Amino acid sequence: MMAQFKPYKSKRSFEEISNEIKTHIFQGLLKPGDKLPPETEIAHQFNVSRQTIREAMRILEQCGFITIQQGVNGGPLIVDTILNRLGKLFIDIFHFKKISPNELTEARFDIEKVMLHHVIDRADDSDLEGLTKNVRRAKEKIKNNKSPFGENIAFHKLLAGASKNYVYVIVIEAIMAVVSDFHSKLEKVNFERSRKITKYHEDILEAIIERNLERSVSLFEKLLVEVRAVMLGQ
Amino acid sequence: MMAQFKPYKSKRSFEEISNEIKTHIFQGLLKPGDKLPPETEIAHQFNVSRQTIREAMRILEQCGFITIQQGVNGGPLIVDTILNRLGKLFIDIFHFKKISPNELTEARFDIEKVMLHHVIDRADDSDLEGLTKNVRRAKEKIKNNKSPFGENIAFHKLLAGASKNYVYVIVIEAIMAVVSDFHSKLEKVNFERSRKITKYHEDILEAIIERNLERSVSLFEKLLVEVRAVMLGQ
DNA sequence: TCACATTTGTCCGTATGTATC
DNA sequence: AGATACATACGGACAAATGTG
Repeated sequence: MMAQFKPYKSKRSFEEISNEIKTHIFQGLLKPGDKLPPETEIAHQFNVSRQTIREAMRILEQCGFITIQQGVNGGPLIVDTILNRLGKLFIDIFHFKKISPNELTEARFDIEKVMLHHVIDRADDSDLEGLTKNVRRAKEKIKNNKSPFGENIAFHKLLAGASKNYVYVIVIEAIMAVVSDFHSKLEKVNFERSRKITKYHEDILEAIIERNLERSVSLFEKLLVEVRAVMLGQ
Repeated sequence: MMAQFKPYKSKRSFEEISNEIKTHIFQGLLKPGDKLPPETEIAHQFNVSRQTIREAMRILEQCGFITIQQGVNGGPLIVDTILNRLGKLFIDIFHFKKISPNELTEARFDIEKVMLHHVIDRADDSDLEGLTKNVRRAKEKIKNNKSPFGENIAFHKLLAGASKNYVYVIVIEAIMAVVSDFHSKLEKVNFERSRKITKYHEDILEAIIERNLERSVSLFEKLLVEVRAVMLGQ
């Protein structure tokens, strides 16, 4: 049987238009910070109706390439919130597929532990400084009896950056979005556990500064125990 | 300074409507295979205009929750193409962030190697059967002088399934989408390398059946060399 | 503070294309 | 082949938001 050539699906103008604009972004002709003309103007340029443009905007918005503001000087603005969108999609997937906290935690730490190899090899002074500041801020929050949750999440994103492999940045960003979403639905957050987690972060950072892979991985194992408990609401 | 409370952004009806429908899907009130009423009917039910519904549909489409068909008995259909959408978004990210094939390959094999631990532990007969069939199909294609590329990609997705951790399924699905996209833009595919890759897959499968972690990981290292070469267009 | 201009958000009516029966 | 049902697309209108003078 011959290959079936599908009609490339897109007979839909709004799809072609959103793809066109995407291409412009990929080629750097449109950069974050640039403004698109108002809907009516875009519609005029593409010679389509405003409705068609609006549907194209919905797609670009959903991809994280534009935000839209009303009013004078408003209109579509090119932005880079694509990792944000990825996080949202991950959250959707986890809801839809009903993935357990245990699965998430297992895979997360698996991945972070192999990532740690690269961090130990490649973290530079700027990375270490960022991590140090992160831990300091977390400890201050604890002193003030506030939850260091935001900082604890950020710690792992900073680690991903220090791996110098952007794929890890993407994957960890997505996973951490799910972790955050999960936590936001927990009734109580055990403060003592949060304190312990920050303490482990401090120790892990120390091990990284010493370029001590073995110790950092072993500390990660201990961290895993705490995080797993938190994820189970204990 | 007091905390700034943003107006939760969504005063936009199409957003609220798409969220409403999403919630129905998450709660299982709408399942893949179910059909939504036509636009006019949905518009009537929500008491909004058709344009508003159309924009909500664009969002749901982009999330991978619905497809839309024209014609009699057409309309919005609940589907589960969310992993597909994730792959597309990953491809966008890789284009946008201009991530190198080397980064992708490094992280990919890091992750697959730790995943392999779980595969060795947890793969059941059905998994092994699926993998066996996959390798058989790939070898047949090679015999017929066809590229086994599709099967080679599928091999890794099957491995992810055999890890019994759905997080790996998601991550590998996303990564493989990027790999496929990358390959589709390569001019020539070195047939000899494809043959070697399939051969390694066969050996890896054998090692998994023997529950031989060490051997399977070491074979993965060799596979990495071949894949890296392909990714560099060599 | 108060208009005013700009731009998105939303509505209605209508016409056209497309797939199914 | 023709009728039906649905999405796609157009044009015009008004409301709501937002920055400017």
